[in-house]
Amino acid sequence: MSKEITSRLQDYAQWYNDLVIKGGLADYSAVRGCMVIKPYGFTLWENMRDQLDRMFKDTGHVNAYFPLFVPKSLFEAEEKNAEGFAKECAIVTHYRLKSDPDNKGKLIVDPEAKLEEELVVRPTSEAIIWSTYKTWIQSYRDLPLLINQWANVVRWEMRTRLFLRTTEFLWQEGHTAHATAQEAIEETTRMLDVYADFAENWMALPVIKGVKTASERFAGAIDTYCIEAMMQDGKALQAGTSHFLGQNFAKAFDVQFLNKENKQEYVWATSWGVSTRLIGALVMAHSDDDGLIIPPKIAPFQVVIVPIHKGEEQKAVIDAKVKTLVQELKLAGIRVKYDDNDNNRPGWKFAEYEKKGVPVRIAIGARDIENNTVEIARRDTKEKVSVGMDDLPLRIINLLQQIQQDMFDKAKAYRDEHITPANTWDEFVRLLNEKGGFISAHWDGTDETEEKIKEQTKATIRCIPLNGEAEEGKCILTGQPSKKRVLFAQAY
RNA sequence: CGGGAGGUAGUUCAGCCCGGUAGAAUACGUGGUUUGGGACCACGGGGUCGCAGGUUCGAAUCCUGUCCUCCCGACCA
Repeated sequence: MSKEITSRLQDYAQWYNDLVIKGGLADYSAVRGCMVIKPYGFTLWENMRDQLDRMFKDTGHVNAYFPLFVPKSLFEAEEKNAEGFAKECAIVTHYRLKSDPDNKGKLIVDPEAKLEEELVVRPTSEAIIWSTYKTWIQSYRDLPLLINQWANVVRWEMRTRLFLRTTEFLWQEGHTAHATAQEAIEETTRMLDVYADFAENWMALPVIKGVKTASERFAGAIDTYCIEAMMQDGKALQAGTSHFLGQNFAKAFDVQFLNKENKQEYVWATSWGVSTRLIGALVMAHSDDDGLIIPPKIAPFQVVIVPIHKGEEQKAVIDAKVKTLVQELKLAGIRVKYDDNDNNRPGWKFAEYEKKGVPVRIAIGARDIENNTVEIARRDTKEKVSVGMDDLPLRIINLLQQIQQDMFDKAKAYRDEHITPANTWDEFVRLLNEKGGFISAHWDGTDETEEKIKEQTKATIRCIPLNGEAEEGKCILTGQPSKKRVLFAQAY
């Protein structure tokens, strides 16, 4: 048991905070609701970002960058979108400070420097991007337009949590324009598939693909598709969204193209995004009371090597051996760190790297040199084995793959155990209180019922699963007929 | 915005009630002994006690004001 980390059982929220802070991912900052992403956390993000970026490019997208600021008049053009985000916008009203005449050394906002038109700090970029697309799109030959941007956005949330909900966060947002609704819908689901692929195969995070109900839909979208993940406390977390925007933004920004028949048509749009929130999902899905557990494919370090030696002579022998090993491992494409820092003893390092979630630890001491072995320890299972040094890279590659797979299987088993059908209201309430997780239940399809259920249980409809089968049933609350089960859960 | 906790060394905190030379642990630096699960000894550097007023011979401590952060809830990715 770690000396520093609160156990999940004792205080789940504190456990999460401890992991983020003490695992070295991020720090609180001087700015309310904003965090500093530390190098270890940022390397993790870079690894995730780089892989997602490859996947976007493999599906035909290119990157661009649009401004941080959105003139208010553009922001309000798409009414629903503007309304949805209005109450969480930061707004720039002035462009200059000046010395405070009454308070030496202090600055005040210069009232002379008020902007003619306020600038909204983007909470999302549809407005600025679609105002630009208007000038880029004339003909069906300009379509599809498949653009992604990596950016920061600001949403002035009332309550923030490290990674899960910060005032400023990093994300990517894809914004595409298409000639037909069909194409746009295909794009929407294609990107949902990319997200699910990434979550499952890179983050070892099993997700459920689904579509949001009207009340949970992105402001300005026709349909919002999502991937939903399950955390260890039985609460759901939305890990990514892909929106079919119809012609809403094209109409708001008057983006038309000439089709093959020489007729003007509004273009069809999608947008899709994932954010640094994924890191929160990763932390909460996999880690334990000793610290983070990071899946090998995206771990900043996949392997850490710790030397154990008595005296400088032994150290020199170990150093020489490790130097070769590191070279071999790097050549095999493994991200490896050799920690020969003399300040800390091996035991301290073991605990430290467990806290940081490094998937594999290799310990090498005099005993190993003598026997031509190393000790390999897995972070996820804590298993330790002593193995021969020969073929180490291959062995490590296989082990990393195994860990990646085992982490996914474990998370999936947990997730699957926490999808429970409920057929009566009593059962529904009892499951939510006693077990948590996703509750699969019938719903009559109305906003009112959804809202009532939320008021009474705090559970919301996370999604209507895409793979759900048609089934006649009765709404859990109203008894009205329903044709398909939906997934309820309390969510982050 | 409501409720709670808090701001003193890099970090975690004690000291405040009852005013009188700013402390501990840990981290850091140097030297030495160590190293198979969070080592130890010696010496050393480091703090305008969140900020601004006030009371007082004297304020980290008492009073007033103010700023900020974290946690819980309502809002949300």
